[in-house]
Amino acid sequence: MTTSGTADDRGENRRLGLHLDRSSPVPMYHQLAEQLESAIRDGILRPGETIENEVSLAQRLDLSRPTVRHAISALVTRGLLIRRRGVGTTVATDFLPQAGGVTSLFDELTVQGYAPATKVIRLVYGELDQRIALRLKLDPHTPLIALERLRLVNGTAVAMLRNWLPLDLPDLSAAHLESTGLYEFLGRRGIVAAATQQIIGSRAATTDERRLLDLGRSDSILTVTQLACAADGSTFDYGEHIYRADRYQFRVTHQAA
Amino acid sequence: MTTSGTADDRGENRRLGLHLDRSSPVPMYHQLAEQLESAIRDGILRPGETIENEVSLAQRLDLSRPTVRHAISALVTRGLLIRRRGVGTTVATDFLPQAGGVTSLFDELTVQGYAPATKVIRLVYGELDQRIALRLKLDPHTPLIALERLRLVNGTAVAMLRNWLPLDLPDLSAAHLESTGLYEFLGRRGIVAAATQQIIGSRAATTDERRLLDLGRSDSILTVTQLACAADGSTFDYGEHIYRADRYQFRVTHQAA
DNA sequence: TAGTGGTCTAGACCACGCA
DNA sequence: GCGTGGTCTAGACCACTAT
Repeated sequence: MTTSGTADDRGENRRLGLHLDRSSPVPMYHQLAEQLESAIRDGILRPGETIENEVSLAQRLDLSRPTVRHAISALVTRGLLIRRRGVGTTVATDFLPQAGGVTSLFDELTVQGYAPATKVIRLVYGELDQRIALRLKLDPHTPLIALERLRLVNGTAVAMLRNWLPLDLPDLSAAHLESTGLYEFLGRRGIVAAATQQIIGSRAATTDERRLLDLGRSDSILTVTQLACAADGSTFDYGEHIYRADRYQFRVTHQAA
Repeated sequence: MTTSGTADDRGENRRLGLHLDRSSPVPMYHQLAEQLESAIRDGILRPGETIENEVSLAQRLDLSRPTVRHAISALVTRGLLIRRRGVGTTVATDFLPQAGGVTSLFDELTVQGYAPATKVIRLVYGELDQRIALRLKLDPHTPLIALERLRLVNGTAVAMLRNWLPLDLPDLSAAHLESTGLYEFLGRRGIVAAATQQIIGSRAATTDERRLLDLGRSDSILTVTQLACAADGSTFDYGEHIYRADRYQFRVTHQAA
C-alpha cells in the first residue's frame, strides 16, 4: 500500500478517465480494463501510442501489479493492446476496431441504430426430428421446440433462422420472440450459453429460401450452423441460419500469443 | 514450499501424465496446461468430469495457486475446461474439439494427412494498385508484390488465393511458395503476424473463377478478405481468397466470460 | 457449513529489447 | 546497463453453490 498519489497522478488519472471505485462490487481489474478501453475508443489513447508501464500504473492507481496486469491482459486478448517484452505496451492499430472473437455486420448494424425486426414463421412444440436430435447429441426421440424466424432490416428480409431447442418453455410465444430475441428470452430463465460453436459455409439456396429472402439468380447465401452449450455441458440450442451474402459478413479477428 | 508429494500424489500425477520440469525454460503454467490438454485429448480426463480443485492441484504439484490458475485459465479460454464458482472445473463437452479461434476444414484436412498442394499462377514485383494499397492503409503508390495461387487437394483445386504484400522480398520465388507456404516463408525472415482480421462472406463466382475451380452452375464460393498486421502495427499482407463451399467451411468457437 | 472458484496483495527474480 | 514485460510465490479474504 502506497500513498494515494500525487497531484500529477490525479491529473493523469483524469486525462484517461481512470477512477476506481473500491466500494463497487465490480472487480478492480475489470473497472480498469473498461476505462482503458474507453480511453482507447475515445481516442485519448491513440493507436500506436505506448501506455504507461505496468509497475508505474499499479503504483499510481494504488493497485498491485498482478491486478493491473490482469486488466491489461484482458485488452490484449481482445486485441486492443499489444504487449512486447522489453519494449512496452502499445495501443493496437485501429484496423481491429472490434477485435476479439466474431462480430457480424448484423450486430454492428444494430449498434449503429438500424432497427432489425423479427417475424416468427413457425413455432411448434414437441416436434420430433432425429437428425436435429443427433446434432444436439440427444436421444433421437427427444421432443423439441422448432422455431423459424425471418430477420428484417428496414423491412427487407436479410436472414432466415431455424432453431431447435430440447427445452420445456410453455410461455415462449411469437410475441416474445419478435420483441426480445431468443437468447434474451432464455437468459431471463437462467439459460445462458457457456460456449457456442458456429460453422460458416455457403451453398445454393432452395427455391423456398429464394422466395423468403427475395433472392435473384446470382445472389449468394451464407449458412451458419450453430450449437449452444450450457455451463453443465448440456446442449440447449441447435440452429441452422442462412443470410443474404450481400447484407451480411462475418468478421473474425485473431491475436498472436 | 511443501514437501514434494506423497506416494498417492505421484500415482495421480502419473495417471494424468503430469510431470513438471523445473529446469526447463518452458513456463510451469504452460507445461501444466499442455499436459492437462493432452490428458483431455487422450480421454484420460473425460468430458464432463470434474478435475481436481486448484488449491489441491497446486499443493500436489508444488506450485502456487496463481500458477495453477494461469494454466487452467488458458484452457478455459480455449474452451477445453469450464470453471464454475462454488462448483468446480469440468472438462468441456467434446463438441468443441478445436475450441478457440477459427479453424478451417482445410487446416484439418492437412492435419489429417491429406496432402494439399499449391500452384503459383502469378507472381509480380512492384505492382501498383491503388485499391489494394488503401486496404493496406498505405500510400496509393506503394509498390506491391502481387501473388496468385491455386490450392489443390488430391489434385483438384479447392481455393484461389490472391495476396498483395508491400515488402521487398527479392528471393521470393514460385518454388518457395509451392513448397513452404507464404507465412512460413515470411516467418523465416522475421515477419510474423501479431494480429489478423478476416472477413468471411459469399458472392457469385466470376467466369474465370468458375473455370479455375471447376465450378458448376449451382456451386457456391466462400470469400475471405484478410489483413495481417505486424507487432509494430504495420500491415504487411492483404489477401482476397475464394474457396469452394463444398470443400471448405469455417468453424468459430466462442467461450462466455 | 464446507468447499469451490474469484479477486487481490506485495513483493521476487528472470528474459528480452534497446541504447 | 536499464527499463520493460514474463513468470512465480505464499499467502489473504470474498462470493457463490451445494448439502
